[in-house]
Order: sequence, then structure tokens, then C-alpha cells
Amino acid sequence: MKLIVDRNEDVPTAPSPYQASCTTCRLSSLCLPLALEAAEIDVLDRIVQRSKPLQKGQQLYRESEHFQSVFAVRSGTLKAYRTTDNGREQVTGFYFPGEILGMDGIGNNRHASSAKALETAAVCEIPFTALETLSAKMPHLQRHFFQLMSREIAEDQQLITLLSKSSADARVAALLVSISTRNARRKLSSIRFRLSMSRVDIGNYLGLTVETVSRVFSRMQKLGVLRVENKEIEILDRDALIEMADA
Amino acid sequence: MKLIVDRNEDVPTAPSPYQASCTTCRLSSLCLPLALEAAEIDVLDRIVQRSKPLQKGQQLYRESEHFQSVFAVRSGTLKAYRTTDNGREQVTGFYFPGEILGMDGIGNNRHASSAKALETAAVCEIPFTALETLSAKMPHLQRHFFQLMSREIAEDQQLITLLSKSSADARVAALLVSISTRNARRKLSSIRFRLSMSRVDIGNYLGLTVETVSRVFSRMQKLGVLRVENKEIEILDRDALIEMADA
DNA sequence: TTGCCTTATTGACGCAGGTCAACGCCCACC
DNA sequence: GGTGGGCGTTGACCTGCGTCAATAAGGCAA
Repeated sequence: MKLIVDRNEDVPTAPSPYQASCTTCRLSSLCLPLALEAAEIDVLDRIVQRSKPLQKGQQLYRESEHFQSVFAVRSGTLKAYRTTDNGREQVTGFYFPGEILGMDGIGNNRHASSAKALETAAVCEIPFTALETLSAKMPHLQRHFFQLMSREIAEDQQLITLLSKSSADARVAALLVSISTRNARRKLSSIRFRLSMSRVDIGNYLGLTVETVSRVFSRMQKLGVLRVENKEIEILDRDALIEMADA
Repeated sequence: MKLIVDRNEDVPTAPSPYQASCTTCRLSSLCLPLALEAAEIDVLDRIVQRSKPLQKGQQLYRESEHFQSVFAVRSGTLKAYRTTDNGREQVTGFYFPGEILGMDGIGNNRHASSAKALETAAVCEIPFTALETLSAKMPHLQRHFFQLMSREIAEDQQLITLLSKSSADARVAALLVSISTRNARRKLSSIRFRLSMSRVDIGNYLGLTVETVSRVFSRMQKLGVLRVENKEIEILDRDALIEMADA
């Protein structure tokens, strides 16, 4: 998976050395260009900024910082998190290639969360005022961006539902199903993948301790639902997992 | 508070019998018209539909129903909720006058949640395609709607943070502070108010049982932070409450 | 390779909040 | 004005997950 990033570094193309354009990006069917026509993609492409990949642990933006752009993940994984008044960290989401993050900053012109790379990651920066201007001219783009934001709301509500009542097993199962589904969208294996986030991050995201997450993995392995080997996950019984996710 | 609703019913004005216009609405400074100029408000006004108030318990829209409009609360309170695969109900939000609901339906053209009146309530219906068309023409409106959606995301993330780790006391305290703040925005008392939702709804929203909610209220009363008399709440020590909210 | 440090696993134990049950109060409807 | 049913409160008990602690397993530098 690092290959993609390395390729970008190795083959600089003027003017920006980091990757070609939305037109050639294999993620365009998931990302912002979705539903745009070729000519429109070209216009969008002109406002998108590509830069040096982020190193593992590097921050993309920080909570309460001035909001300027939203970002599309090109490769790697990022986590979004906020810091509570009493200093605790809360992971609010994981973002995979083709997904958009930073939309929570639009409301007050400051980022409502921070974002950090969980592994080497490349992102496209989309300056928001430019996106707004473009949206007013391109109905498809406006609609699509409304939809993206709406889906973020719906997904957050799903997480709320999960955190509100579900057991530890259900929470972990739901996360795995979610990752599996998102992998499928990107034509990756939905039954074998590598978790790019630590157990701490998983626990934090799901409102559980590391220990509990670890125990759930062990239990699911014993039940024959999963095969867990460090960060490598194999889903052996997807139906059982889905079943567990809403118990 | 029923006075507002009754007045609307008693004084029908052509063409729609239910209340005048965004221009005269005392909530316009909180609602969609915010940041619009007088002429623009007039245009917006023409797409807004006002109808018969909802009775307590009546549904405004249902999950998975075709999405057509977002709604602004004019009077009363509504709750949004979703039904999980195993039939459990999860309250995802309470909506007070001046607030917008239904935005989670934009993403897939179906409502991602249901909405129900917690008491007699009047709403303005805003057909979404018309709103989109208008947004493309009125940059202020487009921007404002992006902001509204973004804030909904940020608020959901706040709830996620709350549900992920906080104690029962902190959850209840946070809800009370939120209601208090939102009342202040509407120039209502921030220290004395009537809870329009039941203990069951509160518990459901906060991921707690009714019994726990009840015990928390009793405990806070004993501590002199609140005075609770059925649905009437008086906040006696706001600082203490805020303190509890992030513990 | 060795060694160090971070991350993950496993076990023992305690507690916040869930569950179950009983009761009181409010108010809507005869 | 009586009565029934829903909603809220309180108590006693139980359990799932957190906490604390010890150990193992990777990963990376030298």
C-alpha cells in the first residue's frame, strides 16, 4: 500500500509534483468528482491542491484552527478526534481513501476536530471558498456536497446509536463490518484487511478500553467469527458478525 | 406557549392560514433567513410552506420515507429518532423553535430518521430542490445552509463524545446545559424551563435507563444544583452543572 | 543480533449503572 | 369526584465493563 505513495514521490509531474489530476484518479467515482461530467471535473481539478504526503502521526489540521479547506483522502488512513474540556481525547471518525474530512469546520470557520495520519497518507486539499463558488455554478457539485455532508450526519447518528446502548461485542462487530463495507467500495478485499488504527484508537472511538477491545477480538476468534493476527483481520463468518453488530 | 399556535389557528391570513412570513417571524435571526437581506428573505419566503400544527405524538416524517423537504421548527419541540435493526428506538436529537431538522435525508433521498412532535408543534416545510435552486443563486443562503449542516455534524460529534465515556451525571448535566443555552438564544429563561420530553426520551437520548435519569435528577436536587418538580426544572447552580458536564 | 520501548493480551477484582419490582402521583376521562 | 393508566421515583440486587497489574509480543535502532 505504500507503493502508491512512493510512486507519487518518484514521478514528479509539473506543476505540482504530487499526482496527476481528478480525471485520472481511480478514486474519482467515490470522491467529490462523482456525478460530475468530464468538463466539470477539469474545473474542479483546478482548485484542488495536492501536497507532500503526511507521515504517520503527522497532523493535517488542528481543532479550533482557522478553517480553510476540506480534504479528500488519496491514500492511507486518518483519524479525526476532539479534545474534551477535561483533556480527554475522543476519536470521532476514521477516514479512508475516497472519503472527505474536515466538513465539521464549515459551521464556525474553525475546525471542530483535529486530524492525524495513522500511517503515511496523501490527501487532496479543497479550498472551501473556491468550492462554494464552484458549487453555485455547478448544480451537480452543490448537490453532491450537500449529500456528502448529509451522509456524514447520518453516519454520526449511526455511531450515536451504537454508543448509546450496544454491548462491547456489538460495537467492535459494527466497526469491522463498516471497514469491510468501505473496503469493498474501493474494490479491496472485504474479508481480509489490515487495521491501520491501534487498539487504543479503536477503543477510544467505540467508547471502550483497550483491554475490552482485546478481549472481544479474542472471544470472536474463539467463536470462529474472526481470525486475528495483530493488525491483520480475516472475517470468517460475515453473517455472524453482522448479527453481532446489532445485538 | 400554546398561545402562539392557537393564535395562528384563530387568525387565518390568506393564502396559507398558518402564520405570516419569514419577514415577520421572530425566529428569523436563528433560522434559515439569518444572514439574508430583506429582498432575499422574500424570495425564500415564497418557497416555504406552512401547515396545520402537529399534535403531540404526531409524526412529521418517517425513516426511509422519500425525502423531499427539511423543516424549521416554529413552535413546540420535536424529537428525531431511528429504529435499529433489532427494533430498538434511538433518539438522535431534540429540536426547538428556530432549529432545522431533516437534513440527514439529503444524502440518500430518504429520511435517515423519523421525527415526532413532543407537544403541539408548528413547523415550516422547506422543499429541498427549491432550496437548492435558490442556494445556487444566493451565495449567502448556500453558505448558511452549508454552515447549518456542518453544525449538525459538530453537535453530533459532541454527543458522540458524551456517550463514549461520560458518567450518567455528566450526560444529564450536559443535556440541561444545552437546553439552557438554546433557551437563552431564543430569549427565554436559561435557568427555569419545562422539559418537553419524557424521562424515557431523555434516557434514550443519553444512553441511560429511566431509573438512572431519575436518580441523577434526585441526586442533583439533593446537592442543591437543581430544583426538579416533575417536568419543571430550575437550575440553581449553573457553574456546578457545567462542571459536572465534563467530568 | 540484542535491547528497549510501545502495543497487545490475559487475569483478578470492583463498581456504575442496568434490571426487576413495588409504589406514588398526576391527570384524563367517565 | 372517582378511577384507571401512564409516568416517575426509589430500593435491592446483579452484571458487563473498567481498573489495575503482570506478561508477552512486535518493531525499530544500533
